[in-house]
Amino acid sequence: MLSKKTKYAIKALVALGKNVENPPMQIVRLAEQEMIPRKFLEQILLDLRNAGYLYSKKGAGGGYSLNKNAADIYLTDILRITDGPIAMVPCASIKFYRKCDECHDEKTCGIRKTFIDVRDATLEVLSKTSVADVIARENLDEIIN
Amino acid sequence: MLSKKTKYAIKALVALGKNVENPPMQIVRLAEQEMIPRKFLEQILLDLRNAGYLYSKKGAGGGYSLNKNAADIYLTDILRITDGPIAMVPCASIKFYRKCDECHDEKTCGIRKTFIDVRDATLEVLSKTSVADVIARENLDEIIN
DNA sequence: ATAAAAGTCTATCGAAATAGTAGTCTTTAT
DNA sequence: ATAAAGACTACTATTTCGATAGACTTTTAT
Repeated sequence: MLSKKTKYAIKALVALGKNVENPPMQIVRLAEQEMIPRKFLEQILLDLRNAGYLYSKKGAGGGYSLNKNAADIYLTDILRITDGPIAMVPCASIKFYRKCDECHDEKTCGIRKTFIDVRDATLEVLSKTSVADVIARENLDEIIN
Repeated sequence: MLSKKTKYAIKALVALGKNVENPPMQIVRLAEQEMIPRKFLEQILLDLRNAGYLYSKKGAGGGYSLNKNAADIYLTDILRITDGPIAMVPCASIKFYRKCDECHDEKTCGIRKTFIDVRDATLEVLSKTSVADVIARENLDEIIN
């Protein structure tokens, strides 16, 4: 399961992506609009900002806006910042590899091989879905319904 | 990430699957062989047994064995018993659906749609990989190496 | 009949991770 | 100068996870 932190992060980026016409957006507004606890959101935005995905401006009239094109922010990027590994076992992780404690022989481990396949299947989706894609899917539905 | 419980469950089933020639296998032996805390393993085996995947026999000479063919036990089955949902967000889960607290409109939620795709990609692997497949992959490597 | 070898079941505990809160500091616009 | 914002750090509460404990039941061997 995604942590709430990650879900909030995605929601925030999507909201900021929809708001590109009149930035910046204040934390308080974003928190209210997306039903995210304000102080918690504050920390999350900080992380995303420090990772280079958001631009922030202090003082009156300040707030947050995207620092990259929404089409260039992939869900994998976000997950790795807020949740860490995408793989389901540490020994199958690309960016957060760790040996499994109880593993006898990683080379022949059938579990590892299977979960590398799972990881790749997951990455196939997440590394090709950008914030812009998520927004597009929502707009698509508004037109259909 | 998989819980240790799930990883232990898979390991246990794989070990029991490799042991079909001379069952049953005692918890203590299984625990030692797979480096799993004995009392923790005990609970896990109980769950798998109550779900119908294992057969157990009490008393001297008793122990555990598979209650189904290893080819008929899929990783999805195991994960759902020990970890619950396979989807990364509750609203995308097939067997453990739950509405997301902060969600405004599930019908148009782009995050949900994306994570339904992720779920399907994951299921594509896990619902087609049985305990027998995991064992086969390990044996395959022993031959090659 | 009894002792030993197993699994069964339920309760509990401690540590770590997650979710959220509080408060002080800094920057900027007016 | 002041108000409106974000930056930063520390802390707290809650939940989940991993593990342990112990008393009970069934089965086999002698």
